[in-house]
Amino acid sequence: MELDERKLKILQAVINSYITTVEPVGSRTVSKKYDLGVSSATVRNEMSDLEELGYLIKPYTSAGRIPSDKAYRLYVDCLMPKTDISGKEKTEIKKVLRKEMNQIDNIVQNVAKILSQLTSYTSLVITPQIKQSRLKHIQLVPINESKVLVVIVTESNIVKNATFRIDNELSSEQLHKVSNLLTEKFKGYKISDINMQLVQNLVNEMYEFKDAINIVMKNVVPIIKQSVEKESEINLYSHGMTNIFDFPEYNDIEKARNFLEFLGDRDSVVDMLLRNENQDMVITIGNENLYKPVQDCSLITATYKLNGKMIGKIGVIGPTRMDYSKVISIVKSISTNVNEILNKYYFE
Amino acid sequence: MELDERKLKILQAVINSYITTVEPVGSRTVSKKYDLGVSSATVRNEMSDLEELGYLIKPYTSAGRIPSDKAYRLYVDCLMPKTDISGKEKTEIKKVLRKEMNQIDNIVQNVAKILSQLTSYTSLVITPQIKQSRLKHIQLVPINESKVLVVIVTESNIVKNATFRIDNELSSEQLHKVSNLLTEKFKGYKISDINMQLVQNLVNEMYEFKDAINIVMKNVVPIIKQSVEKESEINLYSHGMTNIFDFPEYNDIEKARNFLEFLGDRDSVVDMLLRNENQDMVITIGNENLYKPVQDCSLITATYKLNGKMIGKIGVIGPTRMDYSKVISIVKSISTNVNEILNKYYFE
DNA sequence: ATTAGCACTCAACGACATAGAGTGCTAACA
DNA sequence: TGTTAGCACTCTATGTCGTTGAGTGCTAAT
Repeated sequence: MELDERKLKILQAVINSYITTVEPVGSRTVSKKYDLGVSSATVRNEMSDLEELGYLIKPYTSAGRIPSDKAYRLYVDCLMPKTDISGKEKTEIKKVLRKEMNQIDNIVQNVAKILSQLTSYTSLVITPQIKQSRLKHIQLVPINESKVLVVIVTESNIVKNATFRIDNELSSEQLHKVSNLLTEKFKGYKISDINMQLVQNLVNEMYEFKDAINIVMKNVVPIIKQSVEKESEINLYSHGMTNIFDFPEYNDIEKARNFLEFLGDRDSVVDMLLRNENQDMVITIGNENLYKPVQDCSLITATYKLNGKMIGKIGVIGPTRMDYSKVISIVKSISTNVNEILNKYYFE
Repeated sequence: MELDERKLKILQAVINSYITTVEPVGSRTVSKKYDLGVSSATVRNEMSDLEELGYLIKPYTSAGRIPSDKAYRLYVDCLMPKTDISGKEKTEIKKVLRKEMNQIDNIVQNVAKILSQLTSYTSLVITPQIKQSRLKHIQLVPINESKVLVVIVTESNIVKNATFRIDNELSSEQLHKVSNLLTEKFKGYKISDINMQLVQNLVNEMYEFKDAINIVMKNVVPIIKQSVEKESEINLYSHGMTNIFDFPEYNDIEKARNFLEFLGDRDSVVDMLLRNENQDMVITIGNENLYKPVQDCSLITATYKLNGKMIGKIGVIGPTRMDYSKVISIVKSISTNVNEILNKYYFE
């Protein structure tokens, strides 16, 4: 048994209907509302076939049918109309992305917000992973007699800071010189490549500031690695979590709870977003997702890049019967805009 | 009609019972389980009086009674047993607060986590408001030919950074000197006090670096004010949002939704936490709260301080029938610990 | 003043009937 | 041979009704 033209049309009709009404679709509805020129009985036979083929599911014997994950996959890959977002939405996106862009976290927060507003689903955005970045600048700033602030700037201009304690006070001048030295020596190194052997080699090359260097080295290097290596340095922003309450599927309090609890588990969500790290756009439907609590959801993610390198992800998660066409076009548009803004902002 | 000894005892019994069972309490339960030496009929009469006085509420005619907000207020102010948290919890708190404390946001995140874990309610924590702080150090760091990073350190050692563009490249040395000058001039000023008049006066005092100063002044000052003045600079961390699903009161999906939607509204939550800004510990019961969606909740907040000045708030929000005694002791203990850690960490 | 007794109230629960949407099958039809 | 009308059947959702039981409020006795 094959998927002929008519079966596809019927499947499409069922999906369209279900996406909008969220009610199981019966044969009568299909034959009436979507003019296929055949009676409900014929549609009934075809739908029976489609069920056998795994594209449709009966919630119970005498209900209509709903699309399976397999159906959505086919829909997304082949059937779905490719829509473009409206001009109004486009300007809205541009407007939001143009303000208050002093820090990457600001951009990301705004992106999360507009993403959930435009899609009406839940948005998820993660900020750059610094781990893979190369160092560009290290600056030490005195805070008081015994505390020093380290500011780390990476090649993609991500800024991190952390503090450490020292025993002997160092002057602002000394710190400045040490900063220059550190910058000079570490510039271009991947943070993940820095280790104590490398540090030792570098220390040996520096005679001039022996004292200061030793003090600093003992402290700065572990700080840099620590502040940068742990996964928790990836910030996760989410918006519109409570949007799920709008969807009849989540009238079941247990389902809503599972969904929200999953989203509260930062590490899992970050991990989920970083699967297929390097693909520009990933659509994960239902049980294609590895995380059980969201196997009745679909996830649409896109990367954003700086200088051609993936530095973060934006995503939308919602029920499997989401409006794929709309969501995909929005995610695409926003990620494109973010890319533009970031690259313009950081390299101009 | 007055609140005599016996009425108080009965009220206390009702509250105790309701806090643990979350079921309306009948006269029989009170007379049996809490030995008052009177029959259920007597208790019944007293409870009727308590209802008239506004301390008890009947959900419907033939149910038991539940405490009103007024009752909880009395309970918290007078009746409640003052418990202390267990040694196990104390060490747990100390343990959590001792790790990864490089940045204030780390502390705050961990505090939110342990707060919700120990109370089993939802925790809310806000990080320092920088607006009121005085400047201690300003450092400019070159990022590339046309971009400069400003790092601002306040007297309470809060660090902020932002970037701005310049037209003419400035060397690392120039920036260093300008940094020193800016630090020297602005040190001790409240950020909210900085205005263009003040800036002009300061510029006039500096001859040496006219060019650099002008470039920088035009940019740095607005950046400082902007990056610091907007409310959104207050970070809000929350943990255990989905804990409310554990409480029978929130089996109603609409109630759960309202609660969660309110918590998703950052600005409102921050505003709520900052009411009674200067009181060390605030207990807001039910409709004492100005925000409608949480008028069936109670909020317990405490400040944390640096150098004697309030810099942030920690709080727990849960149903009005929460275990006040326990929650208050936990909030107290954690805020005390945070204060210790912060002051030790930043001033030692 | 307290209490036993009793009629009354009302939510919660389960049993049962009904409606309605949809299916699958059969037989007739083009 | 594919299509369709017709019909019996299935199953959820909805509504009704009676029962149960916890709890109240009142009255009369202690």
